[in-house]
Amino acid sequence: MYKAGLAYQDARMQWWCDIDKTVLSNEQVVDGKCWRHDGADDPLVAKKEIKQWFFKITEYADELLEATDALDWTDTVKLAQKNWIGKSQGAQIDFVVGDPHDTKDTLKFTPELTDMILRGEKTSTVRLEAKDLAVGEYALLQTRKSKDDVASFAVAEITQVRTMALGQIPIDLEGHEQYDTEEQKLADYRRYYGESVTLDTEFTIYDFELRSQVVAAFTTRPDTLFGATFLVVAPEHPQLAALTTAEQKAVVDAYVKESTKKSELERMADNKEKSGTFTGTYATNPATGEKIPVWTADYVLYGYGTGAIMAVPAHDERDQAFAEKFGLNAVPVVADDGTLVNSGDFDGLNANDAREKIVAWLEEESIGESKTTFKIRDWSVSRQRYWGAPIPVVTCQKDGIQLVPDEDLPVVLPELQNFAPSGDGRSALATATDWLHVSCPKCGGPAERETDTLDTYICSSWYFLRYLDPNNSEKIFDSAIANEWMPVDFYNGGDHATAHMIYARFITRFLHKLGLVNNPEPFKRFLFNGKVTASDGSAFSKSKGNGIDPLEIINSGYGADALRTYLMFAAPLEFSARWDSQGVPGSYRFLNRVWTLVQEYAAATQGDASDAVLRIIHPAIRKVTADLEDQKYNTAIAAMMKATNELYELKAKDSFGDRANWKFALESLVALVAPFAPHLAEELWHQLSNDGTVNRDSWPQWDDAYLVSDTMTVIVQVNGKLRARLEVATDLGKESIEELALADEHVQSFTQDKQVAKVIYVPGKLVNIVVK
RNA sequence: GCGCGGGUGGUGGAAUCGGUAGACACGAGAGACUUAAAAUCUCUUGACUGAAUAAGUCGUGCGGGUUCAAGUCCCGCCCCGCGCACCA
Repeated sequence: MYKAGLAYQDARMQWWCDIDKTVLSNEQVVDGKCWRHDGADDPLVAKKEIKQWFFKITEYADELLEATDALDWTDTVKLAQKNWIGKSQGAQIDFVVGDPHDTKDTLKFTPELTDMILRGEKTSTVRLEAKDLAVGEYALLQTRKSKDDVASFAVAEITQVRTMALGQIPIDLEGHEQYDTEEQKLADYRRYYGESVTLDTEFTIYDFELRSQVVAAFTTRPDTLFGATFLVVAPEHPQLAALTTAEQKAVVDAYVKESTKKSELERMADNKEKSGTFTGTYATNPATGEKIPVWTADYVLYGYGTGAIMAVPAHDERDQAFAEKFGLNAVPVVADDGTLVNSGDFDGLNANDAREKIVAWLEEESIGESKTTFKIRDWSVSRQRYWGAPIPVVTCQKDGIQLVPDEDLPVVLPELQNFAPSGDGRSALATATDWLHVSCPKCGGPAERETDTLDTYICSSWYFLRYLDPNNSEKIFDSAIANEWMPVDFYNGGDHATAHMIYARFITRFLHKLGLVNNPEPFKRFLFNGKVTASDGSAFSKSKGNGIDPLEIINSGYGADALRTYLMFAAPLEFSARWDSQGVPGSYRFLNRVWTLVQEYAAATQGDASDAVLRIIHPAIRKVTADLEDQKYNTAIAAMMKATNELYELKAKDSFGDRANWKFALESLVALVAPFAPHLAEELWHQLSNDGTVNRDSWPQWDDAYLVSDTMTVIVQVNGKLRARLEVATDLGKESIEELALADEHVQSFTQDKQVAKVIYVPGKLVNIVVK
């Protein structure tokens, strides 16, 4: 992952569990508490800024989303995944704060450098490629979070343009990265511009001064641009301080402090009541030229889009609530018929056309562009736990992050007496000093192992591949073996409609790109099964103490077979089932009856030949086989129960007379029961003098010949109401059946004195006589 | 708020295409066996009228509609569960 550029470290605000002393991912926070400590007495989690490892799942967001539709999964899970990925199409629009300037070109910076510029620590930039900029001209400054994620943040005036060989650029150039040696400087520049760079390569240095701020706002409704009457930036937005006037500074600082202190849960809880503060500055709506105030408010989330929005109170509920509360303007720009008004040249266009035209205009004017954003964030994979897969990385004081060389893999966790966190925010691994201190694989100097371990979701993202080749000591798994088995035909999960199921898809896709597996998707079919709840419908929980211990049921004499059979019989697999203490005794009774049949069969003696038993078992085989394929376990078991009841009735009559047919029937019944009651089935399978195991090659075949019978029941309706049943030969024709129906005594009591308007015959099912 | 499921006996739940509503099980009732109980076996069990295991009427959240026929299809409501949730 690291080599592919998909693993990186970053200091971010993270959920922190104070009990386990570890960070948590968003999805491990349940109702404001740690997923492992969600009892009534457990504390709420809070956010902490910690340097963490991340996997760049966002890079796969689009392809994961696009592949979702084709999955043979239930729609609810597919939808949950789509929501989680949360793709939105719209536009990113630059709003100039302060005086507008005609910009000639753009200069791009990494987020760290952007912060330095905003703080005034950096006022120059070094470029290999010459920009079309001269002294006195203006440049648009942009933050480049990734190749595709670029946002404007300021307009600067060029104050000086110089060219210089790399070797001549002073090492302490203002605000620039500090290098100890020329070699370090060269190495860094090569990393950025390529190996062809030497100390003689000419670079251009642009010195600049900030003139205006630019706030980039993301919107899905560029068609409403003319109705944008104010801007809102998130309290965490890095430009906020630079946007705030001296008079407003105290108020804004107080607001920021208050809202960042609020937990996310609290923010959500009072999400109806909007709060916010004016920054004191005004931006220009590029469409109308109007000055619009810039506010900060925590209803705008920093983590989504650009962390800033253009507010259109006339067409957005949240903006409307905010505008009403703080007395801000609203300008309607879309009429009830869906066409634009108050929108200059775009008046009269329908909103969809206007959307495209306005984005085209923005792009032409270089003040905005079409843009797609996702809700999914990069996956935080660091955990400050001892238990977990080690991260095979060492940090060298000189060379920084270095991968543990392949020959030293796997990294084995040290043996410890005490697994409690080290206390300095790191895991217990930090206390294993012998293990911790290693030499740098690159320079041999002092280095430390990574003390974070990986989120357990990492292991569950590929275990299904390793299970196919578990003893391979050379590599992760053998691709030939994996390709033979993968993808998993049927995956049944009880939770994790999003988390595990998205992570596993992501990692499998990554392994697919490396060429290790042919199929990019891990699970062909997936079913999200229901849970067993307490008898009052509430979830089992440790704190409530309302759980049922399966071992207690098993050991009380019912056994695992009866428990399993009950769980599968209680409700369809995807439903949640309320625990019913009478349920296991019920399925135990059924299994006992199967057992009794086999015992009584063994004790019985030869009698008359008859195929009656086959007419019971063959339909059952067909029904159970079909239901199992559809994961309809509850009705499959019902069919077995029904067949068992019928066999009871039959044996009372024929005393297991036809030995061969009864043997087939009982063997079949045992095989059908085996998936649910494997222990019982295995024992009975052997009692019926079979070798091997019932769990292999024993599945019975049904014979269509025993599904049909000589007679059938045809019901007779008069005006849609059931009036009689006819037991007729299966091959009897339409006319004869209709005749019989009309001749039926009871039917005639409803048809006499009336006129028969119509007779409808549904073959093999019913006759409906319509009378007037 | 948005999205997705769902509403059927005392209970969990059955019911390919619109075609016998309530399979199967639990619970309940009755009987057989037993000194007795448990276990087991057999029968009954949607509601109402009825002596009836004769027959009829009603009945799948509510109100309408389509159809020879609606749990199933259409329109309008009500309720419940789950997921997401200030995502611009």
